[in-house]
Amino acid sequence: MAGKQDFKGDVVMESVHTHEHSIERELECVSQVPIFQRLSAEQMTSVAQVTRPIHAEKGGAVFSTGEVSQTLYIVNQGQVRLYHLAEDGREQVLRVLNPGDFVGEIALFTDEIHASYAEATKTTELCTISRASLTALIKKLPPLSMALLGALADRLKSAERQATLLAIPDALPRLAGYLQELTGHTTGTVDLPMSKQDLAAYLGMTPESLSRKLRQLATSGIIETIGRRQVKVTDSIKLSELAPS
Amino acid sequence: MAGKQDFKGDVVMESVHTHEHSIERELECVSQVPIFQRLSAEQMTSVAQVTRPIHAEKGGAVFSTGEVSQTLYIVNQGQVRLYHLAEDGREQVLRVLNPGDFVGEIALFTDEIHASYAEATKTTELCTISRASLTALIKKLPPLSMALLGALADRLKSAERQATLLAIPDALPRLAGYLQELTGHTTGTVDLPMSKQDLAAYLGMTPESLSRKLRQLATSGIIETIGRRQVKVTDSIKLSELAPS
DNA sequence: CGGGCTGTTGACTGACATCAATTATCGTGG
DNA sequence: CCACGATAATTGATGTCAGTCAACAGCCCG
Repeated sequence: MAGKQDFKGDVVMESVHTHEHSIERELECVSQVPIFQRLSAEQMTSVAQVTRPIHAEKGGAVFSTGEVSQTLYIVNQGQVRLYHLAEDGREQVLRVLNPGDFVGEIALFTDEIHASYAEATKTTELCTISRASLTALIKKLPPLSMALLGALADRLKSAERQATLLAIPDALPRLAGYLQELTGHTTGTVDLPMSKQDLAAYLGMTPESLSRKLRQLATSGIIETIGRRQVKVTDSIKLSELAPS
Repeated sequence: MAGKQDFKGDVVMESVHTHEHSIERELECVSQVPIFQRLSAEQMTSVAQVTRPIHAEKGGAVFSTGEVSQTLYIVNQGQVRLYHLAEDGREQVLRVLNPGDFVGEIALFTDEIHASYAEATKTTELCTISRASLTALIKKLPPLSMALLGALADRLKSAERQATLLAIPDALPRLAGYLQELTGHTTGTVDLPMSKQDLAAYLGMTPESLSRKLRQLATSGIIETIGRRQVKVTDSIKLSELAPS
């Protein structure tokens, strides 16, 4: 966890600077992001004008706990890991941001301090939009607010799903439920979105338990673990029997 | 869990009916709801015109699993309990809706089937808005989309907080964290939003464990339990020492 | 090729679930 | 308004699953 990314310096120049050539990079960023996908070319341009791209190297911090943020961060390329630091030093992974995912939406509506760290797990490109700019955009572009609402609703759904999973006291159905969701209830190979120790924390168990439970599923002929970051579900029926509801 | 509320029959008449007198009840409903609070009188009226009030008696169902919904439900008075039914018959409480809270936002953006039951825990008044009406409203009223986004962001925040709590393996800090949040980090008496057995499920433990942990907190002089549904926090400092981060 | 980090495996322990029985509380009807 | 019954909540005894500590193996990196 290196020192936090020093991109603040540039922010001073703000969005007064609207020459065409300087917009190029921003436009690329905007056009990649699902939230903006439905917008017309000119609408995208107006989004791009208030967008600011930032870059984070692997292991670099995008932001840290305690920072007040009025900024929406959207991942363009790479991956960002959001986590808490418990007082015992353990890291609780909240979420992993892949391209198209975003964070900071809460800060956009209620002044609040980041309660988590955001760290790039690989070289990452992000777009940022300030609160003021976003509220202005929403007023101008109704389709944008629909897209944002849809994205938030999706996030909410998955957060509630995670909470439901975590409420299960036994580790095996908890893991089964997670895998089920990950594979979309069918057989096939999927990449794990994070390392196994992070996944263990995410699922509310220790790395040791996760390892044992994965082994248990493997010896039952339900899954196969391929390499370090892939799992192949071979028997989705048995998996769903282990999973809740 | 009685038979589901039969309000579908009336829905046929839709929002073509716009006589002033029929709007009265709808307006009362709309004006109570925080999401609409910031709107002007005339904006509220246009909301009220697409709103449909429904009523549920204590124990009555607002909706059930499997129903396809394109409707947003907003609680005006009373209380609604959202829960899953696990295959072992136990009820997992997802959330409790108090006046101003709403549910159904996911269905508004992605066609989807209710995965939960909604049951009134007391005599309850709700407003409903159909998907079509809401999308139309959002286009017309930017402040509404801001309010909705804000409300969704709040919900998201609390869902993520619940997930973080549930990831804690030990029952005591989990309970402490919950109580802390419930009381707003100060001392004082609070009503539990649900029965203790529901609360136990919500916190991912058994009723027995919850009872024991509450007793432990009580004998440590941190809380007092009053009656069946109230807890008084007497030492918020000790409580926060037990709670995480 | 070597070092460190990630992941695995094993033995042990403790906390929570489970099962069973008792007590408290609330709502209801007499 | 009180007594009763039903349900909720508590308490106790016991078993078990998962956490802890420790050592080892495997992969990726330099």
